Amino acid sequence: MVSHKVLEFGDDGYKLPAQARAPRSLRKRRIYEKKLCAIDLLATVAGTLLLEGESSVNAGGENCLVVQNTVKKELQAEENVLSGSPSPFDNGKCGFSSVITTNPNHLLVVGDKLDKEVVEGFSNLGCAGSDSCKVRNFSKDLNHPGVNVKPDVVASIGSNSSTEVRACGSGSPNDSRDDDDVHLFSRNNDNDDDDENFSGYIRPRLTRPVPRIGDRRIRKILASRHWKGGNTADAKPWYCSKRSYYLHNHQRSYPIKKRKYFDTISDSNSDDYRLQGKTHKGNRTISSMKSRNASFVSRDHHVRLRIKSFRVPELFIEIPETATVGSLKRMVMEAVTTILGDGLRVGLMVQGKKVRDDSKTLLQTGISEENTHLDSLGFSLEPSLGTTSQPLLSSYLSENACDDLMLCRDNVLVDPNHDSTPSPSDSFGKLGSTDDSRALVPIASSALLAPRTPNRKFKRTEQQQAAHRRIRRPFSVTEVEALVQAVENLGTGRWRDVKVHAFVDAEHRTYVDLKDKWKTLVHTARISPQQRRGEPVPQELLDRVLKAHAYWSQHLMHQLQIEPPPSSQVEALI
DNA sequence: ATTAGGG
DNA sequence: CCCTAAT
Repeated sequence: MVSHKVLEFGDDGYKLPAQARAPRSLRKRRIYEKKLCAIDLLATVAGTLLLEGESSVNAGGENCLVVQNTVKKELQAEENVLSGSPSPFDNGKCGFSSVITTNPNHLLVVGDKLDKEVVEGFSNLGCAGSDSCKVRNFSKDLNHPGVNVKPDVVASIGSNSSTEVRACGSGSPNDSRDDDDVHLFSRNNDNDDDDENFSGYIRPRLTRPVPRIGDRRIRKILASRHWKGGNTADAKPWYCSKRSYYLHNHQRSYPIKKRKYFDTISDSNSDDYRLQGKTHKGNRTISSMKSRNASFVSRDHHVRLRIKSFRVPELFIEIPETATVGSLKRMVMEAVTTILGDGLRVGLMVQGKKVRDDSKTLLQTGISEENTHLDSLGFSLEPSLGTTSQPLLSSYLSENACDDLMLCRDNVLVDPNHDSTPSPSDSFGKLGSTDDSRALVPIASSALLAPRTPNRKFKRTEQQQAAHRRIRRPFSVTEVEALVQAVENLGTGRWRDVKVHAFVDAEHRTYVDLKDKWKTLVHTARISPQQRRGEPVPQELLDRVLKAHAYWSQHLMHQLQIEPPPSSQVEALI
């Protein structure tokens, strides 16, 4: 029997949520498990992604995807101080940085740790020595099917519409960032809400060599094939059409089987995330990439975000020991491609929790200028399911969000084909069927300038709590009526049904809300009217609450055996 | 994803 | 409303 190796690609030190962890038995089963440092597959795949459907994009603009996996040391320190929260992704030991843009003229890929391979790449690009490489040297050769790399660049698109790609240097004390900066300057007018295009310039600021590359390492480099000619030494405009902010579900170009991938964030029941050998159970969306270190600063109600990286957190591969390195590489490639094959969507995590409600405003989600602790803000690239493409960044299409936060216009922009205030659902449908929509992950901002309150504990501050909390929406009498009616008929243990039957259109009322409301209703009904607050609920309704509650409490046991009670019973009882 | 219950 | 544990 051929032994297999199960390779696990992930972040050292990252502990999976208990739920998401593989059962001990399974882990034990692995014949051979090796943990590798972060992979920079993403860059490669992203490049592939961008290739696909490229023709449909450049009509009015160009997309860019920023991918970076680098954790700048100083930022790490800051973040640690900031929240004290465990930052499982911040092991700082590995990672890569990359900046990808479909704009063929400009800077593409950046790695922060370079190895021999990369250095050679530099040389091939005309950089005799790493120490003498200039950004524009790379840019100039972007038309070559080679790799373009420059150390540690941070691309940022701030809400102030200035976009920059910054070379961060090697981190050595002698590195002067300013000297290495390459800036993308957006011409976007902050006050121009109707500006359709996100435009900017890329302008290498440095005229002196980039800092030492030293012994940085990067295991892989993104090889992009679609870079055309261009010289970024000179400022050139680039445009990101608003309409291109969506990733269309494109055709798969790799005939590989779909397999289950591990989601270190939310996939709680995956006990089979190998690439081989077993069928997957469930095909839920799996977060394949996790962004790290999204941080932000704000001013004037603008939220400035910087996504420092998208990362493939973990990837499990089982492969025979006799397999070739090449086959392993292909397998990894397949894995990543598969993840991305069905299109991407962006996942958002705030305070370690996924934010699924796209209708929430940033403020409600806790992404506000008030909240300066967004170190736990995370973006992830997730495969969208099936043929239904999910709009990226759909939350930004929420009318409220766009009204309230300039970020929408500055950074994300609204689909120009849309009317002023498109409804989320509206956008959904259209975007899902629009072929020329492409993805763009606009990111980032300048430095971490936000004031920091000492928040050493993982626990959120009240401010954060408040920001994260949904807005309070007292139940109207009408709603109470509907709720009471539904509970009378369905009982008290079927809140999902209650929701479906009586609150289908009340998007903001979750079944948990209904359950909670019933709880308070029962309480309200029991206390004296003087103690009640808020809009008074008709006593008649409260009486019905009490009766229904009593009934269903009494029949709770039977509920398990007997099916939904004849509504007549309840009616009679009432 | 739902349910139940405490905060 | 939020958060969690348990389904």
